[in-house]
Amino acid sequence: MIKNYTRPRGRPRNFDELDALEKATQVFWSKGYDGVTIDDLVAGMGVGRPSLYAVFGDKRALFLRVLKAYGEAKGGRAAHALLSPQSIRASLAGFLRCNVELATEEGSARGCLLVCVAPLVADADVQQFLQNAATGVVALVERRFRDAISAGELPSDFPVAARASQVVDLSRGLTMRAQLGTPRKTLLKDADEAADLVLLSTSRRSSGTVRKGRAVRS
Amino acid sequence: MIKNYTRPRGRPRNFDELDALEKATQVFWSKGYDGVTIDDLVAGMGVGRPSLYAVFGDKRALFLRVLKAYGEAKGGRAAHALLSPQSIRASLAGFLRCNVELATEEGSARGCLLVCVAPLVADADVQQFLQNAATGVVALVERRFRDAISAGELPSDFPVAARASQVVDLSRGLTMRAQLGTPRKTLLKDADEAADLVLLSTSRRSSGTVRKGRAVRS
DNA sequence: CCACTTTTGAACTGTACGGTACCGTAATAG
DNA sequence: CTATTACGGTACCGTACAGTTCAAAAGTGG
Repeated sequence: MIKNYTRPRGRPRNFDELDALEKATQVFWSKGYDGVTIDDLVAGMGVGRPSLYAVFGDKRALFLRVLKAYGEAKGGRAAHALLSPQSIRASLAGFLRCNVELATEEGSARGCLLVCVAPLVADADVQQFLQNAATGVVALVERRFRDAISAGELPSDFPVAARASQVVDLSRGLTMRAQLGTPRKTLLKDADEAADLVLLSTSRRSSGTVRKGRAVRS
Repeated sequence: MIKNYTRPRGRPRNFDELDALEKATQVFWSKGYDGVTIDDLVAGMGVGRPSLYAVFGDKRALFLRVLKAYGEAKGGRAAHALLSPQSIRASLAGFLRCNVELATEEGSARGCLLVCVAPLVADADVQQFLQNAATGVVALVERRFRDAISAGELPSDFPVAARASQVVDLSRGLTMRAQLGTPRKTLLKDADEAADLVLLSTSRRSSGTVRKGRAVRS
């Protein structure tokens, strides 16, 4: 037997649905949402127009599927980088570097679909998805910080919530610079520096303190 | 006397050019670039269609004018907040809070034209403008840091360049969250915390296992 | 009041787009 | 081999859009 599964009747598709979805991602990613026409998608996905409508629905529905798949992929990589068993410094740097790498991939559009493209889509479902994704990422980073506190890597008074959202803000900034063309090498260095920054001690400030013990209080 | 200047011949315009430009800003800001039609602009600006083409050229030219005007306005506010004579902490917080306020203005679209809309415009001139604007802002923050070093507010080994780009990254993150609907109050608090963060001393770390500089063995 | 200049509003034109119907084709079931 | 089912490519339709044309309106100079 060639097949155990009852293969569906009729002529089989000659395109892979997930592959087409990935190609659609590239199209949206490089041209934005409003800038994309159905013909762009047809050309980029290698799927006939009627098939596109039959399988994926209209542009909005397709974009939502793309967004969901992309979000899961990126979220998975981010979670993997963040939660793998290593020091908090390495986890954070890995998380940020992972974002940079995704945003500066060769052969792919620069930036990030979730950061650079989706926020402009005037659609309630898209907005909701983005909000959920954002809170999810922040929660993930917070959790990593708490683990680090439990492990004694961070002081117990480490400002978990504030630093978590700062990490995500910095990540967004890195991604946007990637979109504007900042080279990967620079961004990777900046990712490391960002990881250093958010792990700085809260007990001392540069401001108001001067070397050699001379203090200038503000 | 109604006029000292020789009023130009012909039928006078019944719209103010700068006012129309500002209204155009709102239109682009709220709908994105590709999402905007000429009819949207005609309706939003209160200018007849032929007048729009005659005075501003096509959509691309209009957008470039809008971008330039917006950039100067925002850059001016940012520079004012940053360079007014106060402590480095207050300057930074003012700069970030200024961005937040601009991004959460009532009656205006959320976010920022330069951060949320313009990066998606596939136009070489727009991209160039954005790059110049970005490097300009970073340079401004760097300059403020150097002034603070001269004033003894910061140690002489303060990593000026790194922190400057981090400030801008954090600012972008705040702006993007504004676009997604995070309330102004939250963002203002986060702006203050961001200012605190970038002024933390580089000499000590929170991490108990990690010492100054690089790396824990990984 | 008349010639001249410039802007305005409405109507017009060609094109590009979204979405669908049609028909030939590829594969399976009996 | 025939019937059935589903896909793929083309052509099609109605709409929305960008950009222009044209006459009327609103001013100035004489």
